[in-house]
Amino acid sequence: MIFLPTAKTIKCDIVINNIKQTLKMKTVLMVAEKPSLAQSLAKILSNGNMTTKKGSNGACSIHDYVGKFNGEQVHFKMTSVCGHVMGCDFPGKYNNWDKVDPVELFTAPISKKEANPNLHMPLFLRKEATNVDYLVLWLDCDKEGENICFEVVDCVRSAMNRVPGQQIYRARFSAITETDIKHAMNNLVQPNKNEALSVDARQELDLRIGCAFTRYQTRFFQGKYGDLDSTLISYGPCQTPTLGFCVERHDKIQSFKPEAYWVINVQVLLPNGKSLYLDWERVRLFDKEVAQMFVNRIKAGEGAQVIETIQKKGEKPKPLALNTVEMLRVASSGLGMGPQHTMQIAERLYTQGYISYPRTETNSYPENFDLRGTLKQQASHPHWGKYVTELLQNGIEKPKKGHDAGDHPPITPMKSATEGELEHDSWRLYDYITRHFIGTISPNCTYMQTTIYFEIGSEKFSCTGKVLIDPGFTTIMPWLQLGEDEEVPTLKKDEKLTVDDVKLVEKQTSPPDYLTESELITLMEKHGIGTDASIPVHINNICERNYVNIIAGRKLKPTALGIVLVHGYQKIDVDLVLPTMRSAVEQQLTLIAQGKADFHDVKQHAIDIFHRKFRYFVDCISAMDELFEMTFSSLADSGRPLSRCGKCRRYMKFVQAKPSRLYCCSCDTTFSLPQNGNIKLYKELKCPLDEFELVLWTTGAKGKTYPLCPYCYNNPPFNDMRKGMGCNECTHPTCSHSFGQNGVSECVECDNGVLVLDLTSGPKWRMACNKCNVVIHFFDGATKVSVKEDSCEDCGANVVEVAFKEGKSPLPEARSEHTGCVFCDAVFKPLMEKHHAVALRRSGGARATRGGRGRGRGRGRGRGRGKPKDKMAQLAAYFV
DNA sequence: GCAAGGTC
Repeated sequence: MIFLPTAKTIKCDIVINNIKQTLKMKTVLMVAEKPSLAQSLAKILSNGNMTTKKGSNGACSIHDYVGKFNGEQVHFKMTSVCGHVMGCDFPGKYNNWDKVDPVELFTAPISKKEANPNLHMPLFLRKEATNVDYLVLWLDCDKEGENICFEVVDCVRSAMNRVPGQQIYRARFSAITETDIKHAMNNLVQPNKNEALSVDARQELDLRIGCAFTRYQTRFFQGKYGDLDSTLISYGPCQTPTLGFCVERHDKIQSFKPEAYWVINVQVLLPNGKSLYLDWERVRLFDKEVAQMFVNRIKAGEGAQVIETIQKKGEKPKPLALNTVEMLRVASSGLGMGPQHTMQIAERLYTQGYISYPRTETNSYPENFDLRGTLKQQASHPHWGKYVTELLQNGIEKPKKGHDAGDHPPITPMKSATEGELEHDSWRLYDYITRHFIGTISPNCTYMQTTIYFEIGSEKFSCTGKVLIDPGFTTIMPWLQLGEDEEVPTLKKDEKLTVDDVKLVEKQTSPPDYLTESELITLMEKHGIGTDASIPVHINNICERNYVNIIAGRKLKPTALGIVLVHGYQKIDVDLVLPTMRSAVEQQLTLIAQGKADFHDVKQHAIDIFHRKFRYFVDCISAMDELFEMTFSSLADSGRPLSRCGKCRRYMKFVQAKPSRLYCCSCDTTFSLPQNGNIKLYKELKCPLDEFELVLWTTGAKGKTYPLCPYCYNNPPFNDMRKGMGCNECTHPTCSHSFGQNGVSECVECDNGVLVLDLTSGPKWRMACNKCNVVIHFFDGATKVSVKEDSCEDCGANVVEVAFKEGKSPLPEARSEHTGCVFCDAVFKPLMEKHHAVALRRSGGARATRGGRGRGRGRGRGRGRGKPKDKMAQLAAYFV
């Protein structure tokens, strides 16, 4: 999207440029980590006197104002990035799973690429940095932010003006408050290269380790089993320990052996004739004989004697201010909403201005936070307005002091909203966030707790009751209310009561339940697995990969696949699944950040360790495979016969479980298929190239359907054709579709061949011969190329139509469309380029290939020739 | 087609 300057922004630009010209003002570019922060910072630093315009990339804004910098009047431009500008990946050739051994990924080069190509962030930054004299980096003050600082510097440095002295500065702030931000502006420092490097190291490690293990185990297990039900058997330093937690609980449940224990139920008779149940001080015993002995003692005793009554005031404390992780926990356990879903909703509420920034670790309000103002906005709310008004009248309570991570203030409502104006789940989350906020500045809940202690035959018993004094915050957070008042009788010290009933009751210990999502979040946070922003992603990953299922009550139950994976790691190398592994690596990285260790040394050391671990894992994979064998069916035992193999002519099996594929048992070969659709046999037709029976792929929603050859789909017959490419109907480059619709002419290179337009080859359009492998490239960059029914009067070839975007056309006079013959047309000819052959056009002219093109042509001529040189040459034999 | 980390 391109944002055109409005009258206001143009006016503002003119004004600023005029001022700058008159005063020869210098310009300071300032960059924050996200657009929302750029706005907050600019508002504070300009004291509200700024003008705002949209950036050229459509995502970021630029806030302009005039102020003092290093004692001189300057023009400030505050803008932002959107998180990381760059990401890292392997160069293209390493991304071919067929050609690269995963172990190479530990030594393969790594290159930087744009994190989000749609945002054109480097271009945007360079543009904004042009003619700028100084740069001030306002990235978040953590290691990632420090890393982004250098990404920004790399983009802008060459575009900036050259002025003497220091040009690049870093602002260090710990809260988004006026005091802190202005202090940071007046005390600029330098970006910390070591912290940035520690992130570079982490990125590289995660990439190498994650990709190597994921590719290896995906290939290994998918090549053997037909019912894994997951397209990807991924491994990751965060997702795998996350799965580990879920399987650990599963193992506890499985290995749990119920144990019998005994409790003594005692009932005494009160003076008013009612009965009172007492709790035994020993709670329970695992030895029946000993428990029976106590029962006998109690029975032999002379009734129950009151030892003492203790009354004390109890408090249930109000909650801490809300941060992301706590919000995710409560949303999961209280609202039944998954973390990913919750974050999506929270982000929408934030962009609509209903709540503050939802990604924060901080659960303590900054000193100057306007608690009353925020509360006042809720004073006339239909659900809690009355409570809020009373709270404002009685005076708000001081909130509890939590942890200030220096990122963003806690999550609070920003304006009042009613149930009607929000969607169902948005309302439920807003309702919770607002009630939580009100709760944090409400009084604690107080109650009176009375405990009466008894002695019966030397055994001690008690009875406890709670009576509410002030519900405090639980009025607004009713799900945290105390239970019903439990009155206890008034009894005097030494008073004696008759023992009404003594029973020995046998019970059994019960197993723990599956981990709740909320408990998992707590465990991840405790072990430093992921961050507030990435925890939902990791949980989502292990669900999507079919390692765990979410069951009732948002509990995580591992699947057979999840269980064998974790047990397999435990057998081969337990480090691979231990949560401590991540923190151990983080510790090493911290040494880089602190400047105590060399970046290359630490990084290489960690890579070497995981390189060795990887090789050991590969050597020992049979140990994990033993578990897979016990749990899953081999490919040979999976699926149902569907279509015939072109090599052995036997039926191949269609394996439906993800990823669906065809498997030939006798050739022991797997053929992948397009996913997310239905596959059935296609009219028992055979591929002309390889005799494999064609299958028909149909997708549900739009009802798209096309036939394909299982062999050609996996082994593209053209040298430079990508896997899965071909005719847009059936992915087969020389199928009957192509002949019917896209045959252009007889081949210019060989006898009997037909040049076929490859409809998927745009924007580098090409034709290819279905026989001799000649490939003709033409019209680089055309938006559309199609074959018409008309034929050229000179040579008989079909007429081709081509279209270019306006301004991108290489056609004469920059026409955007042209129709003509690719062989005879003076316009087309210069735009063609041929591979694998010398002559552009066969002498004697080519004939048009009309109706039933190719099908009957060459019948008999191809037969009896010598052994075909390559696959393409086999066409003559099959086109009969 | 792969990781984890930012963010939209």
